[in-house]
Amino acid sequence: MRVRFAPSPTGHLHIGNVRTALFNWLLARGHDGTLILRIEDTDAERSTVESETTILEDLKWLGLNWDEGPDSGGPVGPYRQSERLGKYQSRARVLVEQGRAYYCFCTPGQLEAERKDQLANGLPAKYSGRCARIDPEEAKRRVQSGEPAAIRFRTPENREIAFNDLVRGPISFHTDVIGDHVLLRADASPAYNFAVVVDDGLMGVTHVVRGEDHISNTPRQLLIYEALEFTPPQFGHVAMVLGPDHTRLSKRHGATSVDEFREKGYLPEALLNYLALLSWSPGEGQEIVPLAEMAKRFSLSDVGHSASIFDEEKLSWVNRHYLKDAPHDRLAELSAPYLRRAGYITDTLSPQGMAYLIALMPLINVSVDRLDQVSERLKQLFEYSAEAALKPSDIRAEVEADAARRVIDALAAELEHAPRLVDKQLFRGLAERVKQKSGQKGRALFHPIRIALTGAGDGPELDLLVPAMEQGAELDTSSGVRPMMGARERVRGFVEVLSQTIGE
RNA sequence: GUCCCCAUCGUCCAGAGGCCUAGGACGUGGCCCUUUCAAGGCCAAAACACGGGUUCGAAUCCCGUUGGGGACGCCA
Repeated sequence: MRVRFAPSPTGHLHIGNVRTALFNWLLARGHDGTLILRIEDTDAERSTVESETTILEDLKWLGLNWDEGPDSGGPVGPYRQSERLGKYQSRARVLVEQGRAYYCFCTPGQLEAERKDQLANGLPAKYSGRCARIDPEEAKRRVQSGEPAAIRFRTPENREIAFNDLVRGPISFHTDVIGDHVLLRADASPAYNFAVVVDDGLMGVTHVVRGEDHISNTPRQLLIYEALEFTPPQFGHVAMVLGPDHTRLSKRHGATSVDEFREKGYLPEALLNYLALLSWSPGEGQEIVPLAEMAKRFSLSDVGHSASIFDEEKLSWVNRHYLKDAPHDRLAELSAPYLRRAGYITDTLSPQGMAYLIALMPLINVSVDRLDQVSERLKQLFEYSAEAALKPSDIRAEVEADAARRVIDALAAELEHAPRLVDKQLFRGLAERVKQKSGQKGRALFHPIRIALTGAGDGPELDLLVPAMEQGAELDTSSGVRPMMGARERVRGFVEVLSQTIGE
């Protein structure tokens, strides 16, 4: 089995294309097959090398590896269409000589006008076939005299072209609705339908898995396979991925390209797992299934026929699962850029700084959907000011009440001679003593403590947060972690500000 | 306009003639847990587009209607 993924380097890697890349990957990996990566850059206007580079990087980031491609090479290269022009040109010429194709001298303007006319008159929009009737000898003379000409395929009349689609079953078209399409443009570059056939044929591709939008290209391509005397591959067309408004997923729906999802803090395995779930199910009611396992279960005949809508909420849910299971050192590594952006860490972390970061991960990995939320979740650690904490009137009112004051005074007193509360037990022990001293319990006990320590009414569990701030306070500046206040300093300042203003 | 594809909860999937009083997941609502938020646990509301056939029996098969999507380019 030989399959391929063939992006054109005209922009970022779109999420819909990732899904077809994934299906090809699953198919190849599940059948001991070969995955080919081919760059379809025949449109010189829109193709860029940067775009090719980022597409390759995105695929690597996703973990969708290929066996033959423009970077790694292979037996049937080159793997960039722009480097295969001779192959298309020679074959197109043969087709002209055989009478299966002909030169077309029509101008773009002419064609455009005809098309509009046909559409307006309720006719199928297809090429009129004007140049098909030009005498081949005359056409040859005109071409030799330098007149620009494209080469068009002579679509056979009155035939039924049928194929058995691997995902949707039998599909057929009548050739009457297929126009004579361009094989080679006037500038001698190949048009899509021709280049694909020449390449897939020459590269020995056995299974073509692509988007539903190519379904009507299939009969044209089948005709070319026939003319070129190649054995056609099997085709499988997977349905589209749409936005919530049922239109093609595009920028106005939000993120659509791989790099945007990476930037938002989605894990590659989560993205792929979610994408596989669109129009396919691993079975047994399972949804979170690792890629390797999916490859074992994947089958094109199980892929759904109808378009699916991209739902970022469900993606988030999948991502959370993978975040939960990810090793803390990897999570710390991945979180670092976000924390850096927030100014919480510097460019270089010392080993101690890194160890601290890793120790912070239990605070975020079960409660965050995406990595771009970590700095917000950790904000209370790095940002604290007693003045700011006491600013909101509701907080102020709560904390000025007698019961709350008793809690805070007890807390301050205990903290003064307590060791750093570097672990859960130490904090609990201290909370217990504050409880006895103040006579408060439950929320009445913990809420004032939380406010005094973080300045906020909610946030991560104090059990985890307090040890984290205490450990952080002991770090020296060479660690690369922004200096933060420990519990004692926070409460001391808090009490000071509180008593300063209370008598006024 | 012509051709092609598609049609189960708001969304993603399960269902390949009787197992369906249509199952799971996301989301939504409620309850529980709890030192708050989140996470987690439990419960609930929520769908076979419509109309004809075929059959003892249809979400499942056939036809039509409607709706959605795609293609019709010297883009891919």
